[in-house]
Amino acid sequence: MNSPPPGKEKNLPNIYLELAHIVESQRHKANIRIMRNASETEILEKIDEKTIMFIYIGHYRGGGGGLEFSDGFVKGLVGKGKSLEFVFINACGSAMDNKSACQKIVNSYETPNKPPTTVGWHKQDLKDAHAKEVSKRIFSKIASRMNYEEALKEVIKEMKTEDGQKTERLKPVIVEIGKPIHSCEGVGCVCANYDFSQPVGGEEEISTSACSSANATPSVTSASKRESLWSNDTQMSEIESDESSGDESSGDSDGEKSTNNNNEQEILCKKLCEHCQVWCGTATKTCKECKNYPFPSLCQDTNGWYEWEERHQDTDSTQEEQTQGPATRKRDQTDKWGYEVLGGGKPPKKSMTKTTTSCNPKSTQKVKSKVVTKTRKIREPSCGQCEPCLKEDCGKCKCCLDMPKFGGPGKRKERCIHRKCLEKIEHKKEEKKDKVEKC
DNA sequence: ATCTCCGGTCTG
DNA sequence: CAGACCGGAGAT
Ligand SMILES: [Zn+2]
Ligand SMILES: [Zn+2]
Repeated sequence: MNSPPPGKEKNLPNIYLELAHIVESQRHKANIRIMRNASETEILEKIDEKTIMFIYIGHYRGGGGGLEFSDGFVKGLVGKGKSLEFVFINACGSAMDNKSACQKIVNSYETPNKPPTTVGWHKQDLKDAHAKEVSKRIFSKIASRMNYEEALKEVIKEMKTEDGQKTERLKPVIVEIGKPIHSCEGVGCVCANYDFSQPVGGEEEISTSACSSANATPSVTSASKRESLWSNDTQMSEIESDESSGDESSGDSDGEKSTNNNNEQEILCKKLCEHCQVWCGTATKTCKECKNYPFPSLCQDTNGWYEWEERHQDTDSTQEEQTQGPATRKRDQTDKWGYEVLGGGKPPKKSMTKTTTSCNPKSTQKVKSKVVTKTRKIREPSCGQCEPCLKEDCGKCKCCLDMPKFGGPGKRKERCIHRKCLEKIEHKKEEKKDKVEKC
């Protein structure tokens, strides 16, 4: 409750940085609404057919005002958010299994409707700093005009792979790949459920190297675990003023952007919350005049809602912009990437279809008729660290003997029974217990 | 492309 | 339910 008054903070808390990236990513596309510590009901009130993106940042279930992602909420989100293209539930365990938020959302789409690109986390004890880093990378790629899928895959690719299993668990989980589009109109809804009352610069803070340290604050930053996880150089936590790829042909005239391409694109937007009026500067840089970051620290009056709208001026004004419309602005009205209900089209990866009529998978004839789509459980890789995981194939057990490398027919396709991961077994047990408990 | 092996489904 | 089977995800 004792947050510094708006206008006082020099240090941008991480959560704001993350939000800043989100906003930046949509500069030419959606308008952004940011909600803070909202309940499911409050969020639903803000979701409508113009909502193309839903981002949740914070806890998932339990503690600290985390969202529950109750069935009702999910149903509402899917029902009201008819135009959703991208959903990112940036919360621990949000994409762990079929009961997790992401899967629930994806599974709530009935067949003719295609779920949005949906991403979350398998890992349950995710470090905030890591989640933010990933988020920032994703959105900065989106800002550089990648579509959602590309951005996600690109970020995942950037994570080192050498460390095998370990890194695997730190990757965001793409639960669904939706349409490869990026509308230029719509509203992105962002809900951050966080303890915003922490001192600025607090949180566990990613160690943002040099920057920001201006007026310090304790900000102890757990610098210890520096070992970067990212294959390409440093963490990017602080915002690069523009994208590495840089493209952004100079011709891209923006409203009133200053010509100096260096450091000078501040003041793109002045309007924000009409009550607190603190928004100024770009989303990622302090305002030249007041030295604030664009996100005000609090707004009691609007229940935490900030809106940034009317940014693209397609509606009127002399149109010059469609000359070389950016690649992202196509919306394919033929809608032809969608998958058929079992006809020619290929169903999207990650989802399997299941006939409701007699199940006879062996039979060649495809059963026409209604199908239910359902996401497959996310593959949980073995931990690679427990004792069995570290063993070699014994060469004697049923599974080993089945393996081609031991001269077997390869029918079982299973791991050596002496190498079954203990951690996974544990998880499985828990899952089972859960299920029993549930009913 | 090939290889490993997860996790869903079927069978007994 | 356990075990066999196997599509196919994910790593390489
Ligand atoms: Zn074995
Ligand atoms: Zn293991």
